[in-house]
Amino acid sequence: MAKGTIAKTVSERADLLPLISEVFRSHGYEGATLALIGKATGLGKGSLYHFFPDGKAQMAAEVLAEIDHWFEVNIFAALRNSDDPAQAISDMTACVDRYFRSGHRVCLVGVIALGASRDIFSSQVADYFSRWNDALAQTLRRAGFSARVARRRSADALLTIQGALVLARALDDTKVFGQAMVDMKARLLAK
Amino acid sequence: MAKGTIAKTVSERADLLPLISEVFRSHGYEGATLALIGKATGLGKGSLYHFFPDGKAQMAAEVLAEIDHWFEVNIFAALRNSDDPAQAISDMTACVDRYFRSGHRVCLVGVIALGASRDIFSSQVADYFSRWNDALAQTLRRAGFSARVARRRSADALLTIQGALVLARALDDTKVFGQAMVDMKARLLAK
DNA sequence: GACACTCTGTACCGATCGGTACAGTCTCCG
DNA sequence: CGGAGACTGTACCGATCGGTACAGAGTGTC
Repeated sequence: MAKGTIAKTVSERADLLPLISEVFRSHGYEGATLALIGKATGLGKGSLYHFFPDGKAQMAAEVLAEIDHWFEVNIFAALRNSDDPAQAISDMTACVDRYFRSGHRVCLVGVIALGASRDIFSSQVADYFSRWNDALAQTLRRAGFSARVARRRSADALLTIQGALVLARALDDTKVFGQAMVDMKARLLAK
Repeated sequence: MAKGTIAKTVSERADLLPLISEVFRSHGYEGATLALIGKATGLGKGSLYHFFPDGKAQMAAEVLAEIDHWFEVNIFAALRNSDDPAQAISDMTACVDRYFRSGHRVCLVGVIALGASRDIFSSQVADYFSRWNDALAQTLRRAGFSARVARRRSADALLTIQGALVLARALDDTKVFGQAMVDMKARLLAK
């Protein structure tokens, strides 16, 4: 370290991931530079590479894993375990709306899926969506729908969330997202 | 030019845009490097900057303008002029399916909307979606729906297309896109 | 107090970034 | 046939990219 500098307080790896996550979210994988990540975390490259020896790719992989874990705990599990399908779906909708801050925040998994970096993270991306899809379809089956209808409706819900995020950002109008969430919930349990 | 090299046949600006478009589509704005664009077009920087003196930003702006124009001519106009709403919507669906190659191809406007480059192109992005939204809502009004319902359904259709592209790519399953187009068409004219 | 180890910023690396300069070759028009 | 101007590749430019090396400072643990 250069003379006269003072070592900062020790950073917690767990505190880093959410900060790094936001950089990937708003700049994409290729647009998220180490300089940007350094600025967001307040850490130099030395510290960053101390925590993530494999660099940017490792950071992205761990951010994706953390997001996956958050959804597993807060959404997928509730979907699988609930014995009240209508309530579970209502809870999921509210949770998703909160997570994406009513459309102000973008889905990192979706962003990666659209970009060239999908090739690197394809299994993580596919896994996230298919586990969500399975859990939601399972809930719909419990609500009495056929396997076929359940899977069609759950895929429709997932794609509605992703599309609503794109359109809300494109039109700079978060009302689009809110309306889409209302419509989605209604469609999931219709008839 | 270096000695011994042979000047290529003159390139047409119009032939360039589709090639450049594909580079932006699959790498995003920040990921699309001049080297990639040069490789895709077979042109050196000299030629590229001859056609687009303002560089990468101009290329992206012109690609967006061309896409906008294509949709204007092939989709929006048909929506506005048709006197058979059901046929117009059916045509739109088929046209969209063809354009996005059943989900194999991604929407550049959507990709830009999600990325950091949205700030540069926000007006072009918003304009594209809101003109589509207006044209589709107009068709629905002609089909007898209230202004309120028409606008809600048209936004739903736009977001369904975008979401279906994201999910199809994430799951690497284009059946998701096809099913979404079927559902979208049915929802647009339901009841 | 001395050693081991973690965490830190920074100087530096080769490669590549977007962009400029320019000389050479083409085509067209007189 | 001779210049004008469009079009071309390439050598460069400074800046920044992701990544490495490393020495200094902090925090233990004997």
